[in-house]
Amino acid sequence: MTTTQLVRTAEDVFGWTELRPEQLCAMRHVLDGRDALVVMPTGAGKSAIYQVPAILLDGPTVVVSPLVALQRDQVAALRAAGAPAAAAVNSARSAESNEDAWRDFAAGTTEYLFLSPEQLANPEVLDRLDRRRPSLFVVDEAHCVSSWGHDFRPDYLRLRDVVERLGRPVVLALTATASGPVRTDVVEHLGLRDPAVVVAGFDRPNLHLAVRFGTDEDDRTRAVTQWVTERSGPGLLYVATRKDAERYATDLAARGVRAAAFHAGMKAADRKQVQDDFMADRLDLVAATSAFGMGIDKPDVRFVVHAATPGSLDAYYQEIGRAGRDGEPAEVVLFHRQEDQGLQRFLTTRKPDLACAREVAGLVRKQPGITLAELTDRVEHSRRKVTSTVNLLESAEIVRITQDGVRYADDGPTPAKAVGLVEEEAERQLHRDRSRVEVMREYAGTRGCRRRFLLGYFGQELDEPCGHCDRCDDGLPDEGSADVATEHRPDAEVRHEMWGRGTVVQQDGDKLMVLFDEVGYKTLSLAAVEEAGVLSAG
DNA sequence: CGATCCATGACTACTCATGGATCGGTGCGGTAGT
Repeated sequence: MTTTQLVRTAEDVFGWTELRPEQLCAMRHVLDGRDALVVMPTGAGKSAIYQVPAILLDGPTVVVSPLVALQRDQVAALRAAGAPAAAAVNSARSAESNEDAWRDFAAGTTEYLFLSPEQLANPEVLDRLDRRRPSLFVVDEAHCVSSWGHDFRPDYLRLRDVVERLGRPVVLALTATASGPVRTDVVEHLGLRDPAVVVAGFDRPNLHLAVRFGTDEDDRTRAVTQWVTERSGPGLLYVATRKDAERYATDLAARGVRAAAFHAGMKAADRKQVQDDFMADRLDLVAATSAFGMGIDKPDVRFVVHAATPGSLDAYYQEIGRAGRDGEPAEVVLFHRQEDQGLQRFLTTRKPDLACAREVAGLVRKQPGITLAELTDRVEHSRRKVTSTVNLLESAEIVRITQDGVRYADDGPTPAKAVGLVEEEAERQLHRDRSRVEVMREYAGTRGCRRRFLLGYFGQELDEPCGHCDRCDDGLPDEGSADVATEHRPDAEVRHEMWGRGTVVQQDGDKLMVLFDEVGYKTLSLAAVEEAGVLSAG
């Protein structure tokens, strides 16, 4: 299969006369039968990477997409482009139209089929897919594997089994944001084999980055309100709670800003209205929780303000990335308060259901090869609970999931002891999540260039301060990257007396950020590291 | 963990301080009821 064929198909079918080098590179890998992880900003043509090769490969393409609305948009876009047949199967459609879609799929006329991870948990769905042997398995918004799979939508962590079940088609994971650990998570949980990793530059030099510090909540609210009122938008205001979304929308509307709230507690019709109004410039501002954004591709968003600090730099980068997609200047401001950590700590607290874990472990031991569906029937818990319990048992290495169902690990402990191990594993996951909250605080508090910090976290080194953030505006002390010792370069392996093995993320002034396998992100004082010698080369 | 709400109590007629309880984000799918 040649590059010429790719280029010709892109032009003949979709009318694209030009493909970016990264797009072409990723497409080639897919055609060559190699798994790939592609990190590319929204609007840079991620979808093209599966849309074109899908046509050249025999067999249909399955696209896993987290939101029904996204599935709808993608199907509509493919139809509008006059591409081969595309369909989605989900709960928003009638049983009848889903059956129609399956009939077309079985007949071999469907090229692209869009499904949620939850659909893929249904054995019948898998049978239907398997009969047509898909050649390409695409996971869109693949960071969801990492951010949602561990608790919120556990079926994301079962996609690896789905891939096996379908006879291992080529797997292509697509996302707009992925720090090192998130990439590792995606690769591991999707079971990618020797994947090609294609990363398009994700620096957004037109975004001006700044952080403001509030003393108390009223103070911050006033500052945010004033800041927004002085701008004209279109802009986004991210908040932590639904109530805040409503409050800001009301307050700002009273001050003449065309503002509306957006959060998951609103009726679907109202949410759609707000989104449409924002896209059509009938709104200047949307005050939203994290519910707003996926699939939003508005080029002229002039600012993204956070009235509360999100739970991770990954989430933050995703949200600010919605500003200035047209390349024109845009402002990005985080109104930080130390107290935000309280909420984020709460939100990351998930207690594992140990009774459920014990019950499931017991059942698996008694009946090797039991399926997830059978487990769900046998216990008095929701499918979601059972799935996340199995996920936890798997990461604690108590059970294994194979094509022949769930099995107890060969030298696994007794179910009673397993509970303790599950608890420890949950604790480790909690530590990792919490350490990600800490990284946000480091970002807010950094004395160096913010862009350098941000990009450093995503594994991209910036040789010079960016000159386009509040720190640079204030006149940075010159702290070039030259004085970073080799053993503290990003990705260097280190070992800490207490925290064990870790990988250097980046040096920020006189501090060193390290990601430890067991305890997550930690920030160490360089002076202390050198004096006490707690850190050695790994 | 922190903000907020509400009941209670102190002390004095209106208000304020204190403490316990409660709440806080993201979506799928399927089902009940108009």
